[in-house]
Amino acid sequence: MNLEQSLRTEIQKAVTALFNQSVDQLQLQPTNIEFEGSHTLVCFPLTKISKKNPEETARVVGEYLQTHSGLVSKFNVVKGFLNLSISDSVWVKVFEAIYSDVSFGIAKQLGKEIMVEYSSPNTNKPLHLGHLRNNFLGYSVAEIYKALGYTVHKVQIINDRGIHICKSMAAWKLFGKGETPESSGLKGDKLVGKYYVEFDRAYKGQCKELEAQGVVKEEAEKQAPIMKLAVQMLQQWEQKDKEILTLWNNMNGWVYAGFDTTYKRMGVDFEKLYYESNTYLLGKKEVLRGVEQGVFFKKEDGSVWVDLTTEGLDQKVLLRSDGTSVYMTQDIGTAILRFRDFPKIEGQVYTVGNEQEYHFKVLFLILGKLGYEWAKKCYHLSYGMVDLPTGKMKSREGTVVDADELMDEMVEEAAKQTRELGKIDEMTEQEVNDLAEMIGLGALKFFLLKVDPKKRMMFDPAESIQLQGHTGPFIQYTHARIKSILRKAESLNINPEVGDLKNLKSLEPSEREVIFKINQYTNKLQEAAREYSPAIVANYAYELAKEYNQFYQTIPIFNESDPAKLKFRIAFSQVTANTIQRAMALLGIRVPDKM
RNA sequence: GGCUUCGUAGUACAAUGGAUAGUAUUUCAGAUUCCGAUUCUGAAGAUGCAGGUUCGAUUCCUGCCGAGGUCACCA
Repeated sequence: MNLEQSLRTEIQKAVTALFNQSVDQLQLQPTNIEFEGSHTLVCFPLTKISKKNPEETARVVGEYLQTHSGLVSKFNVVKGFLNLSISDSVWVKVFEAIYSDVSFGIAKQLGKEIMVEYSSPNTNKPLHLGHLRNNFLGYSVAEIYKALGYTVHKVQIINDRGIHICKSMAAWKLFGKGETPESSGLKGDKLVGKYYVEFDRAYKGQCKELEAQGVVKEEAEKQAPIMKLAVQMLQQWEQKDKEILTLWNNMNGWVYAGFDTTYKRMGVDFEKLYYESNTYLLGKKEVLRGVEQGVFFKKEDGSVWVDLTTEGLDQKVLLRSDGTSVYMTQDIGTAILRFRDFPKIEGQVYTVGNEQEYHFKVLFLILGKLGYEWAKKCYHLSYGMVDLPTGKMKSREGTVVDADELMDEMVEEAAKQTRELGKIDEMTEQEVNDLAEMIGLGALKFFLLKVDPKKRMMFDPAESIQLQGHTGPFIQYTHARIKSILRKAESLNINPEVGDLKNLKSLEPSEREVIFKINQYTNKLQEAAREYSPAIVANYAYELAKEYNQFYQTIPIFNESDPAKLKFRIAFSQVTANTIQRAMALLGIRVPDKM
């Protein structure tokens, strides 16, 4: 049963009966803690049809509901707010419905498909803190849609082409002495990153040298031998030079292997990878088609442009005068290719930082101009930067937080605290390690996901590894504690069944609160999907755990002599643990049975 | 400068136009013969400034102040 829905219907009936008019919008909200009741009807908007003041309106609606509705047991009026108490028997029914539904929170397949793109890093640098937010967000949004019954395709685009990878290649060729991940023991992405840095250093030195010889800056930047080598390599790559292609394949292969290790640890996955080197040609073709159809135009120098001034934007270049493609070109190709590969998807979600908002606005407009209806269903899941207490992350200042290192630190700290406080006596070394991994990554993911994606956020490493308070481990701990209760119940042969709930007559306030929360789960999921915001799920899981802890603290479960109550509390604890586990799984966070 | 996002306790985050603005952390004061104290209870502490719309504004509108982002034949 859907309590919310039923209550709305009853209120509608009351309003119609009392005021001879129906109302389409009812403002129903959770009751503030300081007042009695669980649901509150805001009565100010009703005064228009009730022709009474807000308080009087609330009073008559309340009285009507109390006598005519089986749902409402009590009410009180504060100013224009009608606070309703739902009878315990109704709460028990709500719980019963959830308890007997083995697939609670798991929607039926809708037959709808969407695509979620996330990660999509550059191949010349290792993953950092910003990528963590990206990956966790994209993964979580995909999981949330899955939970609502969508078929979700997780993909990413790999920028494997272009001058940036050639820079690493040039430096490796000059200074690498044949170094490989195997020979150096370095992760592939770290190794390639090292040579990217190496390139930068050598390049700067050469520029300085040239400038000292009297070459002007702009000229020096072009003349520097290592840059010339990189540019030459790019040209050779485009001419499909065999040696260059081999080197390119090798170095990219190292990066991918390194990334795979990191993805695995993050717990994220992809159904299909798209490579820029495979999509930019399609993009080019589409742009030329656009010229033929007159939606784009060519300038005298041969460059191709789109005019978006009527849309309030400006003109954007789509092909350079030499005919080569730009970033936008390949994004056009990639989008189209994806809809060809997965014709049933109704839209795509692009998980990309907010510095590219303008880019995506333009991209979607262009796709629309090319006649693709689905352009309207493309969404840029734009998220804010992650700042450090010291300010922005800047590679130049060496303040970039490496993803692998951060995960190591989090897990290490979790291991330390687990050894101090954990109930790990009976665990094997392997189990303790797995637990630390679960807690460390849980802390990290929760920290990054609890904030509204759209907002810029602060990441304080010292604070993030705190395992108390508004954190993932707090929720994990609550789950472990419930599991402990369930183990005890089992050992005492307390096995509740749905039928047992019939004998339950009344509830404690803290029990009502928890049922109220559990009952919100589906709504929260829908809200999270609509807003593309895992933060809603994260905060929900936290609130649920908090409510349960209050119950836990005030009610000693096994002291209960009434078997109906005892069985209910075990069932109720089971459902809470399951709901916590499900919600956390949507965030990519595992929860332990013991910790 | 144009466009755009954001300013909430010391700090970090919440709040479909609704009540005395929630939570965490910090500080202080409490709770364990009882199921796991990484827990719970209590206290202290905030909407940048000035207007407007509204019965009601953290939320919508305008201006100002402050902080980001973006405006490449870069990605």
